[in-house]
Amino acid sequence: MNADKIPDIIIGRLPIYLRALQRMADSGLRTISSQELGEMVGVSAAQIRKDISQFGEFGKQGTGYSIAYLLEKLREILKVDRIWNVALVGAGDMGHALARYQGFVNRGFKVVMVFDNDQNKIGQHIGDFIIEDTANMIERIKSANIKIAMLTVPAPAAQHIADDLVEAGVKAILNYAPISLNVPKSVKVQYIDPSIHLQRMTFYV
Amino acid sequence: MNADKIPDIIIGRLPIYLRALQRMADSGLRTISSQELGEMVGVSAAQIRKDISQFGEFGKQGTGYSIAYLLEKLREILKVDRIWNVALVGAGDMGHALARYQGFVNRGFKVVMVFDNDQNKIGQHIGDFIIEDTANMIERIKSANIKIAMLTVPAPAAQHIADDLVEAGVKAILNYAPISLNVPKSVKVQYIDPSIHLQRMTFYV
DNA sequence: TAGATTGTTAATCGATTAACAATC
DNA sequence: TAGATTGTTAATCGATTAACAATC
Repeated sequence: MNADKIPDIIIGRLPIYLRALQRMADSGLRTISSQELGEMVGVSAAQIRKDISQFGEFGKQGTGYSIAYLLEKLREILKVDRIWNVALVGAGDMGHALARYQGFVNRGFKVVMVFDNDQNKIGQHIGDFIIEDTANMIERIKSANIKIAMLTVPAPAAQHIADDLVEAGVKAILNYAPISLNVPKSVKVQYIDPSIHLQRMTFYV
Repeated sequence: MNADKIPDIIIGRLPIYLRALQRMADSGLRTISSQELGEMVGVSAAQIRKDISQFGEFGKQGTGYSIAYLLEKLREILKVDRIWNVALVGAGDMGHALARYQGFVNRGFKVVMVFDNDQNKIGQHIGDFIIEDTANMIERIKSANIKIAMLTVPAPAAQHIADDLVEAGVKAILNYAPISLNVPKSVKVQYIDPSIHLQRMTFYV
């Protein structure tokens, strides 16, 4: 498998498959066919098979896929067969929710530091952390060798913080600020903006 | 323009354009070319023009697009030239953050009711609201004629609540629960799951 | 063995890009 | 008028689907 050749749109579906398989494993199931998995996540069986076959032959004719084995392989492919330390920037309501979110650790992530530039917040507790000063952010992220950050600052501050994150060596940013970020091609950004998601649906309502 | 003929992928980009234009209008700009808008949001100029031209001729050769006019048209197309009332189900950390979020109202949305099934939470305040019992949810949503809901309940409860929302007449669900929902084709779902978004990036890190 | 389901190929379908006449 | 930029066409590129031999 060559990372450069795998279409981004396929990589985007793998976490969905992974999540569904994780739930099935939890409920005690052992094997699943492309047909069944497809129905569960709303994708055609042919596409499931094509996507998975990019990375190897993980299924068995007549039987389908071993859930445990496919889980293991997908975790390897997506590199979530480990725990990634994550820095959180912005200790507002959304930052608080993410700092306390229980859904990261069994999916491969762990928030390990939280930053804000508000002097009233710095030093306060948030989840298990103490809010740190963004003034020290670059240094702290560099020395902890953190590659992933979540951004929950107001829009006007987001680009500047993103620049700092890039300088600190961060390679993946989950951006909650309602603005498109400008980063080098080597840095990935994913966007979460509830208004954007809602506006994608009102057209059809 | 015929809604049935517009590809979903184009509709998905319009809110991004809208958000960028809104920022530009706020900063006092008057006109913009497809080239400039494209650079801002990371899309080719040809695609910007093609996307917009699905809905009419809104630009001027030699000049580009009037920002105010394009804003107006995009809001019309996406039906966010009004305020949509939104129901929020699940008063956990994420529900609190969304109930207090300031970024909805100038984007076309307003949270107007919040539900939870926890007897300790029901009756308590959250933002400007009092948390209501999910037992009354279907009736309340129906009589308020609400078409949009946000779901921030734990995964095991999500499908059941989604069924209730559909029964109440909701046509668009923004789902924060980490699970794929099964709903009729006439109902739209958008998914926000931070772990999924992070897992789309680790492959490349 | 018979039935089921994969992995893969070829065909179809859809989206993006390049290019340019029209025109502001 | 000269320069700039749209809207649109045709060409290219990429993704999805259908179908089936291979095989568990």
